Amino acid sequence: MADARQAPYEAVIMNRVRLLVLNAALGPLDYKVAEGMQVEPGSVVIAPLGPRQVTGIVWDEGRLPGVEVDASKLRALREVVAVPPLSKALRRLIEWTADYYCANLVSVARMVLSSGGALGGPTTTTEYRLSGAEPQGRLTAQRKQALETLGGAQGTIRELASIGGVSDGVLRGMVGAGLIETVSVSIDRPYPPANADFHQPDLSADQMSVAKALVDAVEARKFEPFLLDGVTGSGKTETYFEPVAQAIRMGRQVLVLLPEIALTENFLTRFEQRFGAAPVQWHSSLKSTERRRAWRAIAQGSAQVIVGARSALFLPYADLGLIVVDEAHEISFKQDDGVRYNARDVSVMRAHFESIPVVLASATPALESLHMANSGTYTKLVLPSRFGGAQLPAIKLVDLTVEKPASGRWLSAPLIEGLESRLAAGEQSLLFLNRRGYAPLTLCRNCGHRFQCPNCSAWLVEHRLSSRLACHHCGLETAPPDACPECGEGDCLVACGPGVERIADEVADLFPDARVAVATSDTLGSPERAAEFIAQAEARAIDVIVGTQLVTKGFHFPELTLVGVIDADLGLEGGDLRAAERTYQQVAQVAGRAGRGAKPGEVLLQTRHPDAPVIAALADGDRDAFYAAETEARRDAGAPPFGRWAAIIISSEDEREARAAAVHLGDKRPIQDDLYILGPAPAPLALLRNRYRYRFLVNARRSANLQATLRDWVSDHEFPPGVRVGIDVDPYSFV
DNA sequence: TAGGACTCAACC
DNA sequence: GTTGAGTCCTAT
Repeated sequence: MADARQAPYEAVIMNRVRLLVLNAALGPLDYKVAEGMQVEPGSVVIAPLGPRQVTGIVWDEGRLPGVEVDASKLRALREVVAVPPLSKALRRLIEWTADYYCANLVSVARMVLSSGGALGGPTTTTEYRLSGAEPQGRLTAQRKQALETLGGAQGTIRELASIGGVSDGVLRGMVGAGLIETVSVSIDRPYPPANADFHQPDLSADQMSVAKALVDAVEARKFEPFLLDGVTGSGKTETYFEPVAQAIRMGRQVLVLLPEIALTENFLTRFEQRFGAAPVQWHSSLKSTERRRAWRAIAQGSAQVIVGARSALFLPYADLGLIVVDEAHEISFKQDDGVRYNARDVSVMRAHFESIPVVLASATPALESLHMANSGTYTKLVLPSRFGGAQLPAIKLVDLTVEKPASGRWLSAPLIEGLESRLAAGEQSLLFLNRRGYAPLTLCRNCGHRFQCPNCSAWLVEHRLSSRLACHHCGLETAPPDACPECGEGDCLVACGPGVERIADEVADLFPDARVAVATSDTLGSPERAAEFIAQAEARAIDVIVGTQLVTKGFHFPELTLVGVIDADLGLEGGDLRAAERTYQQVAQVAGRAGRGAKPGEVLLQTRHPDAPVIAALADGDRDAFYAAETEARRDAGAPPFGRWAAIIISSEDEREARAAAVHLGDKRPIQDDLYILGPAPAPLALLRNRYRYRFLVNARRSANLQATLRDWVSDHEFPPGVRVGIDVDPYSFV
């Protein structure tokens, strides 16, 4: 059947339809179509359900399971929602995602529509601006300031407050006094257009040849996956902007997926320089009116380039011409709650269904991606050198068993010397430690009591900047107690181990005049604060940045010449199957922050295992050796890309109920030659958010039909109401 | 005997 | 998921 989008004039007569009803427990239900109502597969409709109304999507005939209900029982659809029908490509993507990740079709379809009431809600929003009225009587200083600074600005109260440098209370008072007037604005007002030829970039020969291959692929309008493998600082972004420009010229849409949308200041700036306008942003912290505006512009085709976090992948693009996944190796593309999908892999499938090219860009590609490129499934494009002749930094190991930091300290002598010389030269340094807070464990010096989260099997992490003890798993926060809850001894808390705040303290202690900034999700949580941090760093108002994995991504500080990795071994603990790869990627990425300008960079890697293969490969700068060794390890373990993993998590608030359900499921495990099932065992995080968790790990050969087997196994059994069973295909988190 | 707490099946 | 019907029980 032809997609309605390609044949808009062909009337689709359907008098009976099967709906995907957006209620997780319901799924497919049949309805009749009222006389004169126009629906087609993909139409979003409102249907009566008992005494209620529900939203549903008209699905293709014969593609949803269910028994044929007698025509006399059918009720008529109530109305068709005024949004474009979901395209055939998107419907196939929804089906594929649900099937591959063993997820509920409805949950996947929800990700397309759940955009904060994109379907209904008001079509206008209220903005504010100066009314121009003469102030009556005496003006307060704040009101005077607002009148002087706001000029012709128009926006929400909060936006105006930040422009005017006054509180929103002042502005609300001015609304009451008639000094500020309200304006009703349509939320569907268009986004400023991106101009493909706004600024012609200056590309190297390597960049130009890569760009040409990608531009050609966009023009060809067919599916082609690319791995853009370019070292840190090689100018990947500028290179993939060329196919983006081509898609804009062709009037098609582009999706750029980024791992952390809150930290995309640098990307937005570069985008605006190249295209003369900001892209349309999509992420979870969009306000509901902005979300609705973006959703409609995307569905109706007026949004040209959309930059978003993984959830942007399921939006109903009217005419997608290209997908770019930047930093494609990042594990944050894997969603770990709800539908557990990997946006990197689903991107490739979306490109397949849309018949368009997809670019996975990374300096440290995932082994799976590299394998696909080497086997010819993906087209590999390489940017082997840094842009503008900058050199990759040298990586030196500091053996912590030899260069022991002082007791209660974590900086070794060589690292301290490195910091000292950078401070003397007026250059910047970056210290990397992937641990938020002050210390990962707090205990009582008197009785040894360890502060643990009551809801999770995890320590509470001390955060001194906010004076809180926090659980990083469930979000619980408490004030640190004055006395030990176990033995009652006062003032007895001891911090164990380092976090970034503690490292920052150590630096401040060693170099009292140094300007130290902590960069974590706690301190740079919002786009505004991230932008402020970047501005300060660029203005050289910061000497030493102490940060978590957040700082490994995308930052470009030309004056940064030293990177210190506090504990290169940290990621190797815990037995995660991707531990070595993740360590390699993190260190290589953070090392890539050094020496991006004219001055060469240096990287010091503190480690207790200088001979570990990952560490040695990093020190030698021998990426190929690392990938080769890791490939063999994966082959031996039957791990991806040679085999596949899945996890099944059984959880309940009742420990015995969870265990009983897990044991029962274990008794009925499928026996197959190409499937190995480990468990059930208590999950590494045996208690999470007050739920006890048991886990199976399933390792499958490529020949196994993993998903079908798992679905049959799990759906064969009735679980008590309090028990939740979740399947995680291709898991990244092994907790 | 009215009303609350609870279970359960249907919803097309 | 939500709803209404049905059941059982208790307070008057």
